[in-house]
Amino acid sequence: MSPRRVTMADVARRAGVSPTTASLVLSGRGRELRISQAVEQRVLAAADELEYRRNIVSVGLRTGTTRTIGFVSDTVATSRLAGDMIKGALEAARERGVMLFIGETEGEVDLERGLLQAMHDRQVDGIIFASMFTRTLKVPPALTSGPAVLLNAVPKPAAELPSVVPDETEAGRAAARILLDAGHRDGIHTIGAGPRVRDVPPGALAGVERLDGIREVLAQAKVELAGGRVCPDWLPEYGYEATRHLLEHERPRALICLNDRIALGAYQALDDYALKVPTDVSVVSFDDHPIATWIRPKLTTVALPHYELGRKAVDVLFGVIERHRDGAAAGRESHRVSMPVRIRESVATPGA
Amino acid sequence: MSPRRVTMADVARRAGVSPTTASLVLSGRGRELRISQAVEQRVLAAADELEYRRNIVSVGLRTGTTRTIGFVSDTVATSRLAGDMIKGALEAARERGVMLFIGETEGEVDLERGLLQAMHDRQVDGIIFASMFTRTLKVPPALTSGPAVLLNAVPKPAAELPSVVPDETEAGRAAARILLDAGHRDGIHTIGAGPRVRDVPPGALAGVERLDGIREVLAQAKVELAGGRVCPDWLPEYGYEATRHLLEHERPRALICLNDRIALGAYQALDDYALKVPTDVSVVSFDDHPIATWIRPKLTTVALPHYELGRKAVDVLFGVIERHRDGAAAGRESHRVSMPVRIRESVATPGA
DNA sequence: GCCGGTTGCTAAATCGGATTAGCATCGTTA
DNA sequence: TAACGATGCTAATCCGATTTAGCAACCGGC
Repeated sequence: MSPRRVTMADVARRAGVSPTTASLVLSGRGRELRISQAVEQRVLAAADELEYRRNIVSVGLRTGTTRTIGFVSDTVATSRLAGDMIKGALEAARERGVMLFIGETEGEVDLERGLLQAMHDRQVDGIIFASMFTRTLKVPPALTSGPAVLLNAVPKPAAELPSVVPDETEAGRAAARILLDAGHRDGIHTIGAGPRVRDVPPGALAGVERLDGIREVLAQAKVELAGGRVCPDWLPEYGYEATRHLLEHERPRALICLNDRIALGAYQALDDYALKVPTDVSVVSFDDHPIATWIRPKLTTVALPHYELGRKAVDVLFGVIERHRDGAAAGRESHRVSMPVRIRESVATPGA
Repeated sequence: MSPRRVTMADVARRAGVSPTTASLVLSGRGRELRISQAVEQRVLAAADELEYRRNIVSVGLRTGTTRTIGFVSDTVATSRLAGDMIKGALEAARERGVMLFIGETEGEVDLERGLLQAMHDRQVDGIIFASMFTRTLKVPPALTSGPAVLLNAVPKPAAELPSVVPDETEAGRAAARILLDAGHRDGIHTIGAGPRVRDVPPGALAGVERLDGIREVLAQAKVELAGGRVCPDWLPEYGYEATRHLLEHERPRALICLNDRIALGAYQALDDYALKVPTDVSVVSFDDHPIATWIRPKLTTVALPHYELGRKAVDVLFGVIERHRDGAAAGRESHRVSMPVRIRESVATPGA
């Protein structure tokens, strides 16, 4: 069957030294502990010839560090968007020689606790606790027993945990500026939330902050939102209905859709009324979902930087891990990742 | 800081027994090794009070099994489709009390080798090696040193490895039957591949098999494909172009798009020619990408069972692991997972 | 020639469990 | 009553590394 793995003892034997010496050399502490060049070379050569690889399980037992982190989310794996979040985390982890456990809680407390325990049972060095959409969440107790970071979520007041979140407010500002820069002043409607700050689907922190940013920039330019429609969920069908309702009453000049799937619905409704994007109506949106480039005309949108969020979470987590090693506690800093604008074809200067 | 974890020694001390006894009881072998009821209860109670949890790293070192499996793919996280594959694997793993490592190779051999090594260094019990789209692949040597399963891919002849793949041929048959059942006989075109079996984008096993199934069923009904167009890649823009080219020359009655993104492009092209789906042209497709329910009319498609594929891969892997424990080698059986039909609104009986 | 300080390496303990071999104690049986 | 098997538990070893303490050998100085 599969031949036994090469152990450090094998390497030591081959190099004619003690396991201690082999360990010293292979862990790079040979210099420091006065192992001669000659012996060091012999050990290295032996390790090389035998294709020795450290057994991380063993190291984990002895030192307590497994070069492994956990990535727990409510349902990240499912959503294409969040896939990039994992991808970013994965690459940042790889660069540090760390492996990633993943798990989904489906929002169930029992699963959540079980997962966190299972990860701690495997001595993970830290945990990234991610949410699929930006929101405020209650930090599970099992998360506080080791280094951890919140991703795409901020902790309820009680908890002391760093977090990494997209800069949604700035994204809102950017979306509004796109329309202002194109010359829009009137007939600007929001679809998905608004027009008032409290008109958002429940739990959607992103909605609140995007709207905040939008209103801030418009206010500065002395422009007022012509209206807005809340959607119970940010899906194409609701975007479609909201936009149809709007079109029954007025003729907007620009739509700020709260995400791309809503924008898809809006496109369909505009098409029903034979209104052309962007000549008749400009559309800006958020997320940069893949469909943004598939629909025609291609959608101008402010991208959720999922990949960057994932990377950043790993970076921040390693900061926490280091401080933890030194006996320091983690703060509750919130790291904001900026959301890049993707200018495409759905915005134009309003006609006369 | 974080209080030291409770160890078995703590439990033993509290119960007033030796660590050996505690281990016996806690690993469920107390009965078998004649530990009295009374002592068993004491140990169990002590473990309960102290909230003892086994340190899996330690168990892993001693027994060589870590209750952990690896999920390696070329680029799963990126594709929304594959997210469900991970989700299925994740749930099946959870049901068995096993954790999942994930990693992406980006198709690079170096990364791939590094990842597989990193997983073996952590003593994974087995590895699922997944591909984003169904294809034939060369099995990396590092994969053969322990239990492994190919997911959404079949091994090149040389390798002995079980695989789990969607039943693409049957899916092709199903797609053809949908059209036949609706009464279509003439003007059936394929978009993305075909009309001949060898007309497929390179490496796309799915294309070959889908086409195979389509042609088989049509042939049985004595119906011939009116034509087909290959697309260099299965993306909306190519589907759009291929369909436009087709429409320049003929007026098809039904389109079999080789996947949903191509179908999206086809919808757009049909729209350009003011052809209505399904009254003028019926459309069937493959994959059941989320967009299939977003476009209007909703797309009838044969779904890639990603979730089931993920689950199945874990099941098969555990079979291999068990056989491996018993000293048996794994075969190269190919497990086919059936692709369910999603009847929606894009197929109708052809008008006169 | 003895002492103190380097230099270069190794023995042994440790991490947290699993496992094997074995040691008392008790009840039977011849 | 001595031998024997069953019963109930524990000592000791092992998994594969890291780490602490310590041991020889050699060097120079007085």
